[in-house]
Amino acid sequence: MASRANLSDIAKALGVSVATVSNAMSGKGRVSQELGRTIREKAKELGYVPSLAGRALSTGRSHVLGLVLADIAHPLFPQFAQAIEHAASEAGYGVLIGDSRGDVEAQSRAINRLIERGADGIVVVPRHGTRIGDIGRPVAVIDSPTTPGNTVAADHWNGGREIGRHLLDLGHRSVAIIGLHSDSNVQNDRIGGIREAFAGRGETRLIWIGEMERRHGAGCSLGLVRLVEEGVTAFAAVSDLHALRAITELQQGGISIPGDVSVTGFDDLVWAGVIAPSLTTMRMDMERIAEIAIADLISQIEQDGAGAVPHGLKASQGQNCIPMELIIRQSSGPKLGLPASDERTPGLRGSASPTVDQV
Amino acid sequence: MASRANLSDIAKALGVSVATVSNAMSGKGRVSQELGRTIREKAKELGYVPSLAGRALSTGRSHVLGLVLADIAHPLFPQFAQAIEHAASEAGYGVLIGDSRGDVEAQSRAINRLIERGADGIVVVPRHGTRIGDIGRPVAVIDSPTTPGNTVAADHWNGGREIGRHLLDLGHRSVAIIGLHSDSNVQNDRIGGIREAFAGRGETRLIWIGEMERRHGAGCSLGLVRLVEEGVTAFAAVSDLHALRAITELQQGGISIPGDVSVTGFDDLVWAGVIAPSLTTMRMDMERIAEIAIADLISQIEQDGAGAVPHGLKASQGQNCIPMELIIRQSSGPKLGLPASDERTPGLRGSASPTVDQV
DNA sequence: GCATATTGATTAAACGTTTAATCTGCTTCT
DNA sequence: AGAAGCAGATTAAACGTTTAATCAATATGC
Repeated sequence: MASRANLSDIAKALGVSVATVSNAMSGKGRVSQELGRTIREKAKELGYVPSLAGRALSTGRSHVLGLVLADIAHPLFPQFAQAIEHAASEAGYGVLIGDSRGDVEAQSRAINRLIERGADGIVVVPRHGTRIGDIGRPVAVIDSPTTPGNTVAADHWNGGREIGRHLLDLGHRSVAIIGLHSDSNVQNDRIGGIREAFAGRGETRLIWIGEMERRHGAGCSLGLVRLVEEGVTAFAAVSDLHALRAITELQQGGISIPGDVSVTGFDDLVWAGVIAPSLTTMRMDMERIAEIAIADLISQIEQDGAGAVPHGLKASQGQNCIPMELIIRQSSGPKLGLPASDERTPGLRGSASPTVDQV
Repeated sequence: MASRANLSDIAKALGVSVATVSNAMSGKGRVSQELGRTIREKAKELGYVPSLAGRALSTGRSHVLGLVLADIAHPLFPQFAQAIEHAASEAGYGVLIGDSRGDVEAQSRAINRLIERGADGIVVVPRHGTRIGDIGRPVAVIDSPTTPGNTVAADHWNGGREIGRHLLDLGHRSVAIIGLHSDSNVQNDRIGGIREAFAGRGETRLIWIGEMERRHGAGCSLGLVRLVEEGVTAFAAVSDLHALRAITELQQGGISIPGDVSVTGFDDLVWAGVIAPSLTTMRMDMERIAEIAIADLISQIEQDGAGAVPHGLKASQGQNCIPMELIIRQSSGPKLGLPASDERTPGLRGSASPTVDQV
């Protein structure tokens, strides 16, 4: 097996020209049924695998996409990477990863590296507070639906609203929302949704972990026990990561979950189902998000040159806001002292069709 | 800006041949200092970026490596990906990701896809219980030092021993080790190390989560409170994931950590530092592991063809076992009822130089 | 002063694919 | 029967790089 068979090997073996073989394989030119079959058989026999490099050089398309996450170390990265890789692979594309190590300015460097490597397009999940400028090549941005230039994203706002409704449903009237950075579009959407649900029905207060840590050091106590004493009965974190922090801090403080207070998260990270109590959370439909992002990217790539569509206007406008799914587990329960199914907020149930894990 | 400048653009602009430009850029052939500088200046001026496709076609090297993790959704994946990407990028390589969705058989399919995509070599973190056969191209396997064919890995065994010593140091004499699958080399190494440390100094018992879940369903209680009643004072999980499960289950059961019992993990996952209590754990030196894996891979790639080194025997034999680092946080403390610094196991301290997080 | 290295450059082929343009027989129409 | 059309193939150029082989001119050795 001297390296790999190529088109000309097949051509030589059959006494035809390379062009004919190429046409037969791609089904593009004019080749007789008969000869076409013969060629494809021979190709399989010789174990022919097209050279991506040759094709790339000839067509100017590498059939490789770049994936840039602001911070590759983010616990959500695996889900993203898996979904994107799958969608891209289905479409015949490979996925090259780029890392910016959380650094704002390194983000664009990472993007550039990928472009220099020949990526036909880039999927970006930008760092909070940054925007992606024109990089001269197709981009799909996954941030939040309210972000200008966003391609596709989960409906974080509605997700927040469903979490809010879920807690209201359980009788909670005072919730503390836990966020990290106030410049994250995603977090602000989620928070906005929760607040909208609570508007006129209960009170919300807001905790920014980032700010607290700047004052009291990383890993500091969030003072949640104190909040419980002040009457807060539910904590809605904008990420499972913060929900986890809340749960452990509360448990350590002797507060029972969901007996005394409820805690909810966002994202359904891998461990959400196995902690005690397992975490009620809101899950993005990564598969669909990835599919749409990739589809958009590919349509941009293929139009490119011919269509001359201005990069600002996206093809698949409108269907870019993907519903989230409420996953009810053990960490959320009826407000303390509430009769089993009483005082529920009427008319709110039913908008979501939540998944309930068996325990 | 009509697409991108290439070698012949530069050549034309300067009235020299493409070959000379190529030589000047790569510093390989014979070019005068003078002309070399001129060419490089012109290249910069025109914003020249070499075409990887052209180069790949000519040299037969894509300068792309594949990264295959058994399960891309594993929480350790971000760390791996980040480290590998960094090391590869430093060496001038891009990283293509492949996913096998945890499926055993899909693992080899993923590897093949990457090879067909032209990856010059593959980094594999195999699924527990699988081995990587000869795939006809350079591979670096990151599993455990005791795995045959392994290229580089953390010293899981010694890591286990240090965890064991740490717990012994704190006065614990009865530890429950928590693992997931009994066919994981990594886990078995870690467990072996812990047991070695405890041999003759205390008793260990073993819990396989995988087995329990097969019997009682996913997310079931591990019955840890019961073990505490039986006299276990410390839990050593072989992954932070399981440590987290243990901590929350114990906390929910009203057991104080580290007051009543200690809990330790492995891997230092992102959230290990921010839960309450923060988690004492053992960290791999991903940077070094990645560096060595990449270096090994590249040396294989470059020897290939010339050296004709049998793929089984690795170049960098010996230095492939990277020490782990003990990170002492809040979740481990002296055994209940033990005077502050008494009854410590003598002669054990000092073998490790642990990092202690400030709180 | 003539053969020989050495330096600095050029030429040309090669990598594997795609694709527009061309060529050769055949069929079909008038 | 001659022109036109068409199916089925081939030719040849192009993509951008690398690299072995070659060549001209200058420096070195005796």
